[in-house]
Amino acid sequence: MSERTIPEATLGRLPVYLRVLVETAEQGTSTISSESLAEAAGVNSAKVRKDLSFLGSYGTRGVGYDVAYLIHQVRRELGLTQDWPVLIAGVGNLGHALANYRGFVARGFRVVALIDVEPALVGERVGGLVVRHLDEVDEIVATGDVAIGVICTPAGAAQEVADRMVAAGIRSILNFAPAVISVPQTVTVRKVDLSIELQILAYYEQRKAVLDEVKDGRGSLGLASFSASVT
Amino acid sequence: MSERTIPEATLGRLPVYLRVLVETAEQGTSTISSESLAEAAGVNSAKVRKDLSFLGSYGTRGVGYDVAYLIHQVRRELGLTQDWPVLIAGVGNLGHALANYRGFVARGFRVVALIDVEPALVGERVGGLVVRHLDEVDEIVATGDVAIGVICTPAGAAQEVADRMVAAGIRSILNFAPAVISVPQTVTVRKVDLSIELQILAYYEQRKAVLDEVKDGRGSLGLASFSASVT
DNA sequence: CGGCGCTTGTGAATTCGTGCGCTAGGATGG
DNA sequence: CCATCCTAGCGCACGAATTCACAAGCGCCG
Repeated sequence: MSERTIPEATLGRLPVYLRVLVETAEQGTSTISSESLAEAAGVNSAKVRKDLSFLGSYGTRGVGYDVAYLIHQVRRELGLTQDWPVLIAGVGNLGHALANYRGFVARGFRVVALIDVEPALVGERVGGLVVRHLDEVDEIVATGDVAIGVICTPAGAAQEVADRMVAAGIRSILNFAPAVISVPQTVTVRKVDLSIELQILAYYEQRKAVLDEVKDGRGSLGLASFSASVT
Repeated sequence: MSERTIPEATLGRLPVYLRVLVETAEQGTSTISSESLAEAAGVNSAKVRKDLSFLGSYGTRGVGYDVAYLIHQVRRELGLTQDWPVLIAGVGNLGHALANYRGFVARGFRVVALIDVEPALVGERVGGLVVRHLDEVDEIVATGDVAIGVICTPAGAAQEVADRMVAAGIRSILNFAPAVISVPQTVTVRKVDLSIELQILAYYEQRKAVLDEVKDGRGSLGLASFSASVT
């Protein structure tokens, strides 16, 4: 019963290991070394071993890890041995896509309700569910014992929706809206901003362009200022 | 011309600052302190100052930062002063949503092509664009001078699509497929896995449940083993 | 024109994350 | 039953990121 706290960085990798492990199991392989797991997950093998050591000592020296057992341990640690009912607020482009996303179901997250405020949407059928109004959030959370809410609304509505969710008893929020939301300390929030990653890519892309120019001998002034500032 | 390299951690926050700054500008405020910016971005003010110091010394002591000027500097550094044509591969749930996502356009990313291999989809009109076949990727990249590709395919197809993109000349990839893809060193890849964040939430949620039990005095055995392992 | 208050920018200390390199120890074969 | 091989687990050192605390500097007011 290793109940110590798992580092944030490790937490972000466990789901990746889990996916690799499940794929490995499906291929009929019953044992995997940290080396193979590392390669499939795109990380360093020392990192894999350190990460897995937070779960306990589940490997066998000279052999590796038992795939099925490790899957169980990772699932247990991540809390994926149970099904999590999930509520999605905001049935726009993204909410629509998430409601139909099979990756959630495959990992034990069951979308049990969709809510919105748009009259044209409320009552519509999306991904096997009827869209309900935001005002029903209390009832939905209470009757469905929903702990996790996903916000896919426009930025302007995010805080309001978060407040309503918290009031209804939601304890974890995944926020896709490009806005910082504030909630009581007891509520966990995680944010995914689809455009942030693109902006980071743009940074590196621009940087490559500058480097290419330098390499091609174009813009000698650029070269001078570049090497000067690098120093 | 601060051409030194910006830390990864800072890069992830610059887009957030940028969004806050733009909102601030829209409200007519022309100056902002690191303290206010920090609060709006949900971080520590020292972090804001250190992050911004990587761009140069654009603040005024005793006053703060000029909002408009700072917006320009952040945009310049991130490479957002130009438009980036983007190619989306995989027009399923997610690809569909991204093709219509206004947040991309608002930040200078223009979706110029959608590709898929599904005959039923090729030729269809999605978000103002006609879906084209994967085989046309070379032509699309060449004629549109597209540097950034987004992968929204199922996991199984991700590597193949990535290979085709790279062969066609794509230099940056944003991968939404739940799979690790490998590309030449010259290509930058960033990954967004929608279900990873949910899995992390589940971890914290489960942890809260355990803590609640302990607090309620339920499961004294749990309490014992918990405190033992915490020590 | 000098002092005061405010806020930036940054050295320094600390924490957190990474990765090397080695050792401990189980499995396997003779 | 012993020797050998293989790989997990871990100590340690290094580097990155965070945070504190303060000096430097700007503007404003008297």
